[in-house]
Amino acid sequence: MRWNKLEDEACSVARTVSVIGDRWTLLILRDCFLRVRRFEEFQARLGVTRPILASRLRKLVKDFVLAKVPYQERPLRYEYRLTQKGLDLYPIVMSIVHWGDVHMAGKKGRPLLHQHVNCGKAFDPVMICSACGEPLSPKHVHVLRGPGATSPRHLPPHLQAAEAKRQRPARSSRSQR
Amino acid sequence: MRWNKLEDEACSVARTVSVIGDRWTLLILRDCFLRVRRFEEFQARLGVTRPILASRLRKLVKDFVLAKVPYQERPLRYEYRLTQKGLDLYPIVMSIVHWGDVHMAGKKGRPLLHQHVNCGKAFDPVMICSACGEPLSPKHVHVLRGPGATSPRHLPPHLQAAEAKRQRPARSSRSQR
DNA sequence: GGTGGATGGTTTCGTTATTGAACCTACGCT
DNA sequence: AGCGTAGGTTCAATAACGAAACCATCCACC
Repeated sequence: MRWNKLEDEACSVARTVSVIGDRWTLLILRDCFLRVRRFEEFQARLGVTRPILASRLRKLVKDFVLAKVPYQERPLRYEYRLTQKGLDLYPIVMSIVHWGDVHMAGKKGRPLLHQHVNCGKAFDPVMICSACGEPLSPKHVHVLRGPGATSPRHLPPHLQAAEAKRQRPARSSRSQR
Repeated sequence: MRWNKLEDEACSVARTVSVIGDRWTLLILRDCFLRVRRFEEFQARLGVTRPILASRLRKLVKDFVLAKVPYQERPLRYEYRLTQKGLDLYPIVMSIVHWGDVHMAGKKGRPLLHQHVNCGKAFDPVMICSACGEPLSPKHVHVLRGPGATSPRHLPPHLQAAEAKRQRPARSSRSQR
């Protein structure tokens, strides 16, 4: 399956991955949140080749994650800034950082620490339920069919039997494709 | 830069990306959290080619994200199950799903809904500060040098000047490597 | 005792994507 | 005129991927 097919899948992971599911893109975004904005700076920090960097930045701009805004004229120069859509990627980047801190840190400890300006303390990110505020664990989450579900192929296995029934309440219909 | 160099970087994002920073790996993990466990099932659901699937599963096992456990003998067959290290990826997967739900959902809405078993309600994941419990926003987080920091190249730009001073408090020392 | 099915892969070969190095453009400075 | 800076593009060589076929075990049946 090709990259461009991914974004058409009825799956939020697949659609997100079609935008950021590339190692260089993730590293570019890390640097964006560290306030890196210019082509040369990305290139020096990441060690990525220039053609790849150019193509990834182009794609992120096309997907409205970054915006090219001029920071000088004559010669006209642009910098890359996170849009709101891009800023909303913060939980993804933070949870990636945190997993790396916990599971991949060397014996010297984590490379960076995060301090919450509001409370002044060093912290870890914690993911909670928006309804009750409890921390989330995979065992305590049920997955249900949403309004945007289409092909049963993307439903979780435990929902596929139910879906099969939905498709043929009267079995004469040709709607099962 | 090659894949295998990535995990040596003093950056938690780079190290995490060296494990999961591949589009197929992320989709495999999505399915793992939906309780998919067998080769054929991954292959049918993902539409990935068999060699790629085999190589990604092998790598996830090597990195202790998945474990191969036998579910029958004669013929001996294994299934792939998330380890604790793998289960800890849940916040990453959930934040990816949520970003897709918010920014990439079609006009029909999100494909899947999540229900929190503890409280019974449909919910969104929210990332908060472990110290004060407030939701996190990139603007309210300061990044500080951690004990595992090494090359200044990976420090955020605003820390590099400070780092340069650290390296030569008395400029006769040879400690600037 | 040969045939077929299920599961979990590997081989092979042609097409893309990535890498590394060099090159290009527009401007400003001296 | 010549050099430096910023932000790219072009090109040839190499690596990764995709599609299809093939292989290995075991079982069940005829």
